[in-house]
Amino acid sequence: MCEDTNEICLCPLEGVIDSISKKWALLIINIIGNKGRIRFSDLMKELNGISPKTLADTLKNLQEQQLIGREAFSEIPPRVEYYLTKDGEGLREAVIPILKWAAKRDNHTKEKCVSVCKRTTCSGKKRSWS
Amino acid sequence: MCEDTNEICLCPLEGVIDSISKKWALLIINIIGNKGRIRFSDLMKELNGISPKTLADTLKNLQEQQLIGREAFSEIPPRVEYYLTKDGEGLREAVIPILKWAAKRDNHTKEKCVSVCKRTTCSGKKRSWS
DNA sequence: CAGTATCCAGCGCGATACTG
DNA sequence: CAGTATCGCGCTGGATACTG
Repeated sequence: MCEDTNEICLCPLEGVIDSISKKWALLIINIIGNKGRIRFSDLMKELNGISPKTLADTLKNLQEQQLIGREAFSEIPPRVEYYLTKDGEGLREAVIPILKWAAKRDNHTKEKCVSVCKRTTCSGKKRSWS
Repeated sequence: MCEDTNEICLCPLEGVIDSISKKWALLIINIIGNKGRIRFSDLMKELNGISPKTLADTLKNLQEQQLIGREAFSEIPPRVEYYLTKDGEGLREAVIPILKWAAKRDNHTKEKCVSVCKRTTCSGKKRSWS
């Protein structure tokens, strides 16, 4: 980290903030990370309440930043799959400490998390951070 | 983390995003952390380009979230000092991995960081993340 | 010095309808 | 299915001037 000081420079962050500050970006990164590969419509379902425009915009953004990849299959009906790039995986991991911090701070109880998760990311049999 | 799954739930993040997504919030957290205690006008100088309104708004926000504290001295001219709370310190630490990730990703060279930092956070003798 | 008061521009984001 | 096209609102944050 720092050699002769305990100061931390946040200048790298100036660039990243734009990525992580978007309302859905981190959620999307994480969902894709959880699923490995996922289609547009499935993302829509997981992200309760997102509009197609917003999702499309965000995905495009994340692609430009090389955080996710896109593979389209020439079928009818069309199929497209999204996945994390190496960088995307890295981001996902780097976010975990903030998650832990936030969870701890909220006194995030199992109940709370479950109820929240039910309507968003973690519905179904598999849950985490409970 | 997760017990029987490698999935990561981001639901705690839904609440935190509001904090970390503000353009200046993280920078402010970090500067205060670096300095220990700092005054309004000095923050203005460190945060190159921020307007007094924006700074005041952000500080108020961070106080409400208990991330920073404020101490006012009844002097003339008035003096006010800001400092990190325990929670603020925690956030600062939790952000470091993202920093590392971002720095690495940018191929953040010593030169780059120095030049960027000169006009913002890390001016002067002490630098970090170079 | 440490803010407040105004005013205003830009963009993120949602809702809805439509298309290859 | 996987988006695009439109429209519009609210909030963030910048510029500037003023105050206890």
